[in-house]
Amino acid sequence: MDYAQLAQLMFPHTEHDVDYYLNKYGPRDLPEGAIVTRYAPSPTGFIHMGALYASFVSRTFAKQTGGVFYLRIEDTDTKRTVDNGIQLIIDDLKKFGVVFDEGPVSQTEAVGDYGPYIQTQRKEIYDTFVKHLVAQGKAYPCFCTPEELEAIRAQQEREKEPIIGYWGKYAKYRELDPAEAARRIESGEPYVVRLKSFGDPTRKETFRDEIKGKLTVPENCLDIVIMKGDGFPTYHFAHFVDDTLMRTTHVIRGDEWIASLPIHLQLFRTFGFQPPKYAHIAPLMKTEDGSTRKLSKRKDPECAISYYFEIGMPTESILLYLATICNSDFEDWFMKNPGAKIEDFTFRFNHIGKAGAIYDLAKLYNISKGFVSRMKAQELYDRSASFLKEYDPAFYELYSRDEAYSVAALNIDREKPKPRKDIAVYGDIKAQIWYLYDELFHTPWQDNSIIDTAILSDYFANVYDPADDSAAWMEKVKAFAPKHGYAADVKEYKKNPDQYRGHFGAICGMLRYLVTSQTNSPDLYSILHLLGGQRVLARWNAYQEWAK
RNA sequence: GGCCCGAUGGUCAAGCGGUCAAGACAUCGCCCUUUCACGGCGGUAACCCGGGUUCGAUUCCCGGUCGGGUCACCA
Repeated sequence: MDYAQLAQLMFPHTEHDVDYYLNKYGPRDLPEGAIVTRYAPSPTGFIHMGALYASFVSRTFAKQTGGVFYLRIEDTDTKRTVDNGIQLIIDDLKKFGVVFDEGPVSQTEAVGDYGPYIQTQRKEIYDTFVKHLVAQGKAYPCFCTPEELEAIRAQQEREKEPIIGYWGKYAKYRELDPAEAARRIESGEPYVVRLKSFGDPTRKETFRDEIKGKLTVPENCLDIVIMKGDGFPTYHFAHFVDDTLMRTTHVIRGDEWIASLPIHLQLFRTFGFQPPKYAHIAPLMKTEDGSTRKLSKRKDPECAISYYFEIGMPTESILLYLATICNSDFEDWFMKNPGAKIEDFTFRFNHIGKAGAIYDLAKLYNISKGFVSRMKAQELYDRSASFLKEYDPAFYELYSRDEAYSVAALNIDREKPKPRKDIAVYGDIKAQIWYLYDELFHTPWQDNSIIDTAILSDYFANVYDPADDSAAWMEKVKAFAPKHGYAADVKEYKKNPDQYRGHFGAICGMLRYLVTSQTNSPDLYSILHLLGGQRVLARWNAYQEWAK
């Protein structure tokens, strides 16, 4: 029995050979310099920030070069598969405008000519490639039990072997006679398939990473598992096969993969294929008690993108922040072109930071405030309404009862050259405008020293006219102020502070406190106007009752 | 522990042998202003350490320190 016969015994069902697939999935017809890349998650249904970041970067580079961005589902570890996981990932990413040119579009459907895009549906392809290797004696079945593997490791550690793992003289099934291997397989003994490594770890090879630049790594000498006991390929092998056949030009992934780069390079070399370009992204970090660590989906709630749905963060804000982390010159460009589309900025690999950036929520909020401030009131209303409907139904009732009123509330100090920037997330809205809803405004005052009842009594009896426009209202307040010892003019007051109890702003403060129970608010006139004379007077009466 | 990567103000970061070492967030002060916010102006604040190379190193090289990653039939 020779290797070819062994391969045939192991994979009797494959219909085609490697060349067949290479021809079937030929080179893509794309413009010069077009980047083909992918997002390749396990179908856990869960997306964390790091993954969103990587997919954002991938899509951005593909799109700005006229290339292709596709989705591939890496479900070879069946333990990680969640029901409906694919759908959840697609739907969540879509909310961020991350959409795919190819790949699954739902749990059961897909588009594109380079599929299937779900790894468990590609088994025959992997079989074909493994078979090819076995037939050439470049891969072999290994019958080691987990206990044996553990024993090897223990021995290596005892002997201070610099390289731990299944290699060289420790690779006990590497030279097993094909006939013996065949016998054990036929008798039903479980096995994995390992690559017969020809690497020499004392030799280093340098490699150019698109982000990290020059990387020096030792050759791989481990006989790594390429096909697991369940017949599915390992990540390494699936990456090699899929990215070859799907004609990926750039593999953009987390830099935790750098350590396995020697394996991947070796796989391509074994087949004589040109490896794709690699761009390894540093992880998002978090500081905690003075030390830094990778943002963790277990420890850090802000790591899960679902967190942002729950607080009502616009997805654009997150994208803007990720763009800022990705290429820091993006921020300068965006400040010069506020409201511009992210796609209009040209990102560069060599501007991506090599070290992991600390994920800064304060910065994210700042960016989000800027984004929300540029929104039209109606748009803010529409978007926040669907958020509130789900996360704050009680407030949503009031909010949606009179849409025009709520939009007007949101429009105070909005849609002007220098809009307010006090809303970062839709969850902030209630705290900003609650006092405009009578149902929420039950004698909320806490401090009876702010309002001078005599002054406001005079004001409401003799000055206040709900029909006044903004300028007239202001003029009347100013004219009224001196009657009670307040300056009608701020500069005048500052010149002679001793001659006044304060300036007319204090009277505005009283009115503000009356109608909002707060000492600060957006434009007072707008609030009074929106409330209307009747409700303002009602609050005045309620206040007097309360202050008794 | 072996191997790999990284290191500029509190944070994100420009820089790519000669700069008074940009900018943004945060912070502080002032101005504008009916309050707040916005905006404007200004302040505090940084090249991890030690050796080289060089007329000259934040920048290039070598050590060290610190930080991160990785050593699975998980991806």
